Amino acid sequence: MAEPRFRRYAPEVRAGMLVEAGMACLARGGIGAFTVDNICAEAGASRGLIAHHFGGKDGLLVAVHAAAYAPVLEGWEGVGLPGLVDRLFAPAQFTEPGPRVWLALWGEIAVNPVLKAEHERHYTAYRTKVAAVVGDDVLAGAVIALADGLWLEQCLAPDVMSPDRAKAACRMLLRPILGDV
Amino acid sequence: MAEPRFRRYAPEVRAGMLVEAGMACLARGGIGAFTVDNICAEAGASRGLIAHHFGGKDGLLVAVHAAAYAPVLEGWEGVGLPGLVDRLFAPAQFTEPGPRVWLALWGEIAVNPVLKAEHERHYTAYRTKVAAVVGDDVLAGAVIALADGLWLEQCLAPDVMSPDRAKAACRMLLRPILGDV
DNA sequence: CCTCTTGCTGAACGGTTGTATGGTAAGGCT
DNA sequence: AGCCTTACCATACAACCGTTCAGCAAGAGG
Repeated sequence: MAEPRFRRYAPEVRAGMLVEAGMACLARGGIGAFTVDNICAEAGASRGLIAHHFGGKDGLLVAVHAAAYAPVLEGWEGVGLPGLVDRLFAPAQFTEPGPRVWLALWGEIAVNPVLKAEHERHYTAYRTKVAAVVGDDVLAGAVIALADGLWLEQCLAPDVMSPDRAKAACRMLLRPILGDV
Repeated sequence: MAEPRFRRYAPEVRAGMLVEAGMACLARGGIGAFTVDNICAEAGASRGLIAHHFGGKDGLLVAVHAAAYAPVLEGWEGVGLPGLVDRLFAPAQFTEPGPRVWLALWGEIAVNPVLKAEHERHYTAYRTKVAAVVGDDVLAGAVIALADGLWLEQCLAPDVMSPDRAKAACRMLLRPILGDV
């Protein structure tokens, strides 16, 4: 047989493939589509692999959460007040499937203790980065809340809220306090 | 037997009991806990009742969504700019289990077509009410986004964001545009 | 070409899911 | 008190869930 039945990958490569497949399922069908069957079919692997690499489905979910947070935390070097809004709504996190994945994750974070602890850790780091730009911690919380809420509206009613309108709305509220951002 | 094995209720009464039980399950364990078994146990009824009254689990979910929206849409008579923030963060919608239920619902709305259509209908009505107060539709979208984002933070990191801090953050951003609200 | 490590498969398992359905009894009405 | 409507129960069912595990085979090293 010239064609091998399956390929072997380095563990971290295969783990990455499973994480990506998990995000795709999450974006397509929410947490209800985040099943071992779906994910392994999406990744083109057999059902045992998730347990093998992540110990179980919950382990993969934590890894997916971390992967979803990565683009949110990256690329803050050199960002000042001008450029803040562009950074908040950077394509990497504001275009699909990013927001869809977050929508599904939020519903689980509130309910899954492990995920919740992991989230608070990342969120604090995120908030620190934003606070460094706007100069105030409470204001940073408000800015993040505004951005998240605009993500939300875009997901739930895309006809009403586009990325451009979201940026405009964000600037409308922030300009009186922060100037041109 | 003096004690009857079960009680009979008027259909709309029993439907209300099931909706309430569904919201409790949603708040406690997210969409993963929204199962026929859980809900009927919570309501003290047998497993067949949901199909009997709502045609199926999806029917109940739509009813729960409508019930969750009710307190958001009520009580806007006579609300002007002063009082807007108090109305946005009224206890009926900002204290548990309200936000927890919404967190779970948001993840499904994006994915369930029936729920999505229903949501857009209610959301438009909500936005209209807010726009009537703030006088501008785009601004209304931004205000709702801000309020939703603050709900979110309070659910995900309650230690960091309390109802009072949420109100303060909201006023901080709105005062320069709307005055004292 | 052989060997050895190990990434991976795939079937089997017990438990849970939502729905369908035939039978039961609650409680209003006469 | 008896009847009759119908709200309700409780089981059965097939589909699907996540985990386990014994063994296969891919492919690097020799």
